[in-house]
Amino acid sequence: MNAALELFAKEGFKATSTSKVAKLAGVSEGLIFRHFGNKEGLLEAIILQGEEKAKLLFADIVLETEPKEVIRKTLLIGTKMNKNEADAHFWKLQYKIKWELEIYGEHKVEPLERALASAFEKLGYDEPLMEARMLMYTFDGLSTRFYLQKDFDMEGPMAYLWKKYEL
Amino acid sequence: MNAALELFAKEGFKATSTSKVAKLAGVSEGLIFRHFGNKEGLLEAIILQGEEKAKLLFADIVLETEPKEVIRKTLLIGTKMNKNEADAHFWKLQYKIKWELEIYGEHKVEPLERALASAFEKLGYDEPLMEARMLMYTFDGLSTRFYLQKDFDMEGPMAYLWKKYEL
DNA sequence: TTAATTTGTAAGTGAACACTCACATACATT
DNA sequence: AATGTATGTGAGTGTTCACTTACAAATTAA
Repeated sequence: MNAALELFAKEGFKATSTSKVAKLAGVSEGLIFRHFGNKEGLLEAIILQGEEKAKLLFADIVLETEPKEVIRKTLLIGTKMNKNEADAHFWKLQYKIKWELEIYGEHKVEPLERALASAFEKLGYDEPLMEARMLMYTFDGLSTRFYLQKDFDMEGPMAYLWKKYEL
Repeated sequence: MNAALELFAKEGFKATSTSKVAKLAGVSEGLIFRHFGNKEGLLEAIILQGEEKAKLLFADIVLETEPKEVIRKTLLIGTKMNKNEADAHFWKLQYKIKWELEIYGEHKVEPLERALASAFEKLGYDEPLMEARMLMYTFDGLSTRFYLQKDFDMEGPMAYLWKKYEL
């Protein structure tokens, strides 16, 4: 699964052959099919395993009541997502896979959206839900650049947002 | 090229076989290789043809001097990008291809970035370049949702931005 | 009219693909 | 020790892939 994650994130799902995955993992190709049934089963297992990571990522944000702390923690997700190489691979794969499978997992980010909206409401924003969504769109755009643009500076925009929301 | 554009945008570059492209186009598969050399040549031809469209899209924004009009026109790019089906296919492909080829064509959007930065400067923003970039990140995030999320409402966020920048 | 060039096709090519299967080894249970 | 089961392998399978080639028709140039 680690080998597949790495290759899927680097080369893409369709472009990665099962033989390459097996080779990198140091096992026989047949083992993949014994464990996961088929190539898509392997992908699903990776995504499933990762959804737990996503929940963990949002968990303490959703429970937070202090509005500015909600926004602070949301902005810090970016650093959390790339603490180690495996995590970075996983989250890059998440962004990449969206386009390959043509789905946007809205339900996954809904709890975060609600937490942010509530935070903005407490802070007296006119349209808290829309402000929450805009922040998330911006975050998505930023992440795209981060994963695709070499040497992209994440700290500049982050500091700007920090100032904008007076954190 | 139209057939390839449609299939690449729908299924992805790697996932689309040359035989499928030929079939949809109503020509023999060999013709693709006579004209474009190989499959990547076909992709390059499409992208090249499309870069002209991109230039055209930014052309009158870059020339605009009235700051608010620059922002207005930038926000209206979204509508321009999806006026007809062929254009929508093309721009969706642009977003999709970024992830498949792992490149972000920074140079393509640089003129727009400068135009926006200059506009925000005239409007007295503290950090005009950063504000320009943030708008572009947001635009990217919005576009991703638009192309991947069914029935995504683009008008709500657009109206919100319109109000935010007092257009 | 003829010769050259461009534009097109049908039937291949070997390589790579996802996946199967017969068989081997490791381990747990009785 | 015997048996059942989970775990693993290597050599296949048919199919699909990007791409080639020999040849034909259409277009252009002389």
